[in-house]
Amino acid sequence: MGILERKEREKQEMRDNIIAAAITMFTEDGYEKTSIRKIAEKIEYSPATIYLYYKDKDELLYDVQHEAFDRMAIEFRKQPASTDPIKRLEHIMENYIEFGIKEPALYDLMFIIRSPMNVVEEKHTWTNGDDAFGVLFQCVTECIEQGLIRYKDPMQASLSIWAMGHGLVSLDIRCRYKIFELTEEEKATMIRNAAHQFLELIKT
Amino acid sequence: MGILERKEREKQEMRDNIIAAAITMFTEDGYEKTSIRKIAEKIEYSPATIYLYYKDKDELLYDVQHEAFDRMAIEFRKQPASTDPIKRLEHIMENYIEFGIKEPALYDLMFIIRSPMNVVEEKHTWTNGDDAFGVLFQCVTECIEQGLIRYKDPMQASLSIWAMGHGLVSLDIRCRYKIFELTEEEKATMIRNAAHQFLELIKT
DNA sequence: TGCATATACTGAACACTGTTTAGTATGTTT
DNA sequence: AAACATACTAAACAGTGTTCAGTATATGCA
Repeated sequence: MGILERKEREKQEMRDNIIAAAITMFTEDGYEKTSIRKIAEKIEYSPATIYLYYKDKDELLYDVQHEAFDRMAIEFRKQPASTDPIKRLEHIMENYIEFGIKEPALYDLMFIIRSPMNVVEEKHTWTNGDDAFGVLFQCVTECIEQGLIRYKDPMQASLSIWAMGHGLVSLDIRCRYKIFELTEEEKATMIRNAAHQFLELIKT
Repeated sequence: MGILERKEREKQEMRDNIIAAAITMFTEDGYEKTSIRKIAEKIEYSPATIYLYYKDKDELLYDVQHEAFDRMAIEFRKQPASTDPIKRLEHIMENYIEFGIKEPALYDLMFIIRSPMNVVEEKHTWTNGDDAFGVLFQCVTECIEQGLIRYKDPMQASLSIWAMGHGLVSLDIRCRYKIFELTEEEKATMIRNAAHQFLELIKT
């Protein structure tokens, strides 16, 4: 029955085709400004075809987010994992911040944009980004066990660390630092320093 | 020349009329889902009329943001200002978090939504929220002067405190805590605790 | 092989969106 | 009363997400 498998494969190829076009255009022009019609034009199909593979634009966003998380994971793996949990925590923070600064459009899609709730409701759980938080949580847990940071509750600590990273990056992406007149590079340095300083302060 | 003043007053009344309708509908249905046509219908004018008072939807958003900042300021003033800067800092953080939890739609408009850049470029500076940050900065400066917190640079400290507050609130508003299955109240408590704990950790 | 059926795709439409423009009343000035 | 300015709107333009009837091709069966 290789014919069914081929069809399934072709279906997935088409989906990948759509995702590839979508993620490029989403990152270049943003989610709102990228229309289904433009995506369709790029992959040289009619707009209606996309609706044979995705029931709406939100469901497509969900898959694009998944792809974005994969790309972030690739970026993260470039740094070798240390055995020292505090070093690992520093790497996680640095990587996260660096990803946000280098890929603001992807970061936006993953963490700032209104999440595709209807899809999430359907799939019941929102796995996108679950793993990433799991890695942080694991690392923080080890830090606490070894008494390396001043937090006691690993959940509160992980959450706070994530919130600090996200706060610094997302305020920049959404241009809330406009008040201080800084160049892009100065802003990036400021963010990196603030993140680094935060980790210094929570160390025992 | 009272007639010109009356016209100017009427013009402002119309603007206020539009802002009032817009802020209600933005907070109820969100910015994207609120169309100029619907706002026009609510104030019982034609859609084109709105364009006599605002050159585009972004310019309207800018004024609505201003109104939202005013409402936040009112909320903040309910708490009496303490002479102890550390107490004041705690109040600022609590108020900020509380505002985000109680008025997520307003918070979204002010801090998460893509800011109306074209308008900002025109007015050259983005005054919305400038005062608010100024208050925080002043307070943090006093804390540092009196050696009450472990930060040295008031700018870095203010920024970090703001980022922590914003990170905690905005991740919640954009449903990124979906991974942990918590009730709204449990999430709110978690956020409040994390913010409080952060301030404890930066105290000397 | 020929025919019925399932699959993949599309053109055209629907109901919306932000925005512009030409035209019409109304109010003000001379 | 005539000339002008102001306030407003109907209608249109170009775009959006989405649906649906119809077509053309590929598949399964006789």
